[in-house]
Amino acid sequence: MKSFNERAYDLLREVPKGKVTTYKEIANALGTSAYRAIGSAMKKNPYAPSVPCHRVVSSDGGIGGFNGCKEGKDITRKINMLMEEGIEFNGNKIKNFNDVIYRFI
DNA sequence: CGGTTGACCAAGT
DNA sequence: GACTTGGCCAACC
Repeated sequence: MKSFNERAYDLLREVPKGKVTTYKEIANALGTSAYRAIGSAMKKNPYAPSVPCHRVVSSDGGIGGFNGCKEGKDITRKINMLMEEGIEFNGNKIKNFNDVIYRFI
């Protein structure tokens, strides 16, 4: 039986490049509502490059947290990475959020 | 087992 | 648009 966070990582690996998901969607896909626990799991994220934690955003299309995966505390880095994947940003929020969101089919 | 914390969410002010 | 409040659930002490 995998831990809650490992299941979150597993789902996150499913997210294709150029797509993003929300903490809420992940929690919902796991059959729970622990949005916050997802964030905590991402923060721990031992599978750093394998699990694209930068592809997880807030339900508002905003960036949410992201400390830069133990690098710096600059959300612009996360935005920059997502832009490289083809995601359009409008300031600190995703422009075409509804087109890049991935709902764990 | 109770209390605190958290990369959250939704609604109200 | 920014801040506050209440609520949700898992992890940690």
